Amino acid sequence: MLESKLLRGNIDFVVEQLKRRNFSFDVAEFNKLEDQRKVIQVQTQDLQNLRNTKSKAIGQAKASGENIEPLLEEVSDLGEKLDNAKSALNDLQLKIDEIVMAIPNIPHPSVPEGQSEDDNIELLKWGEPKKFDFELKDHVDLGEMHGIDFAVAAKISGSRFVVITGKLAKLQRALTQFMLDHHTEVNGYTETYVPYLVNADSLTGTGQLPKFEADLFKTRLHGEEGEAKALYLIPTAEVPVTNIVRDSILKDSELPLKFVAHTPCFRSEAGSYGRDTRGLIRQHQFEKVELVQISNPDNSYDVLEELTEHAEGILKLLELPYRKVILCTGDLGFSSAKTYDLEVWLPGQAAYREISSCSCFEGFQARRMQIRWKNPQTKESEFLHTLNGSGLAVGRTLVAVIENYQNADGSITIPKVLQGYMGGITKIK
RNA sequence: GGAGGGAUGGCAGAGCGGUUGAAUGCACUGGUCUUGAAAACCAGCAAGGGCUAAUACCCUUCCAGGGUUCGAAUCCCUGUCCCUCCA
Repeated sequence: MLESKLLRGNIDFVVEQLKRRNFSFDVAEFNKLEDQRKVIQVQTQDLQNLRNTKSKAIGQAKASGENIEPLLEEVSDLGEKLDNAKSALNDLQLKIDEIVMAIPNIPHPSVPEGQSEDDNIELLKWGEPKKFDFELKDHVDLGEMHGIDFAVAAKISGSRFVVITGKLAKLQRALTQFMLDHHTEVNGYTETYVPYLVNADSLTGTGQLPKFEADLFKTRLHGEEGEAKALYLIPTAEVPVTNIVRDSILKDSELPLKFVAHTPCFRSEAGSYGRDTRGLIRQHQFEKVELVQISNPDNSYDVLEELTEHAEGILKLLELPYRKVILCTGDLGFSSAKTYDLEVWLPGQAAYREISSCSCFEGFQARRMQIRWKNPQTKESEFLHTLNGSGLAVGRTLVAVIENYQNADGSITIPKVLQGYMGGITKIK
């Protein structure tokens, strides 16, 4: 949600900025609705004022024992007028909200112009992709040798699910543990356990609803009808974690809040038929360790750099080659003002693939969620900035480890930092 | 499964249907006092919105949504969450 001040006072700027990310909306219609809203809101409030004053007068008259009949006469048709005005205002407000909630965030000035992911700009490369002197396998072939089973998962659930058994299952757990330990012990995040089913308000807060419901798994309680009961499986821990502070006013001394959470993530992957059908890259259910920070608005872009480095730190410790990319305006997510993607080298695909996405949302989510702080300078309640990033996507990290650490005999070497989590073994044979 | 009790400002906690947006305490902010601090005393202190050059003023909000009423924190209904008891 953009600032209403901006929408009302500087709509041309908004339109121009949104054009950068290929989003256009009907300014004339919006302005028309806004103008109507003003008029009707003033009318409604005047009527409410009238009712309040009259009612008070009746109260006073009654207290002093006067006849209140004539006064009652005066307000006889007020109720109906007020109801009409209120419902007109309400209809208008719903229409305006619908438009406003569908407007994406404005890109930060430092975000490069572009149409699609092809226009994203590589900022740096770290590590050298390893040369293999034998015929490479991808994680699917290697995984089948060590306990990854897509066929069984298809029987249990369907496509885009997986069953992992044995050492690789443990390796995934080791990766998770390692990431959580590192972020809590070294980077100062607070480990957080959260619900995996969330209500519509939470998803509206972070921006997945109302626009992207098709990307989500929606549940309903057995025998229950109606939207109010619907819960959704989380597409990322960002949703429950950021919503921890929904509707709160934080103290300056509490900031920044730094949460790390490991959760499964559930995505319908509607619209991605045929993409990444092989392997673990694109699943309906996958594990992720998520970093979330709630920051003072003044230094949120420093926080974005820091948070991205925290994610990069995991890749470095795992000695996985990666590159850092800044998303162009056309590829930026709906709620984000600026996003860095980290892409890990996958020898099986001979390509860099996204393993972390780190974003600053500025006040976009905070306004939807009413996340505020008392600014000690202004003494006002002001919106905070929210940020998050994967630290990392565990399923994809497992893929990266399997492929980058493979040996000629099909065995997989355990990265040094994980050996302690794997009972000291150095290889999965 | 059934029966009760509760939800009020940052926190605790009052609140006969009528100047109650809400007593009081704590916390917080400013001031007096003090060499400084504490204590004491005085004052201030909810959020969102409208209108405005800005004050002023106005509207909304006492869990949520409906209802009764000229008027609802207060009465009624539904829901959510918390607590107690019974089977």
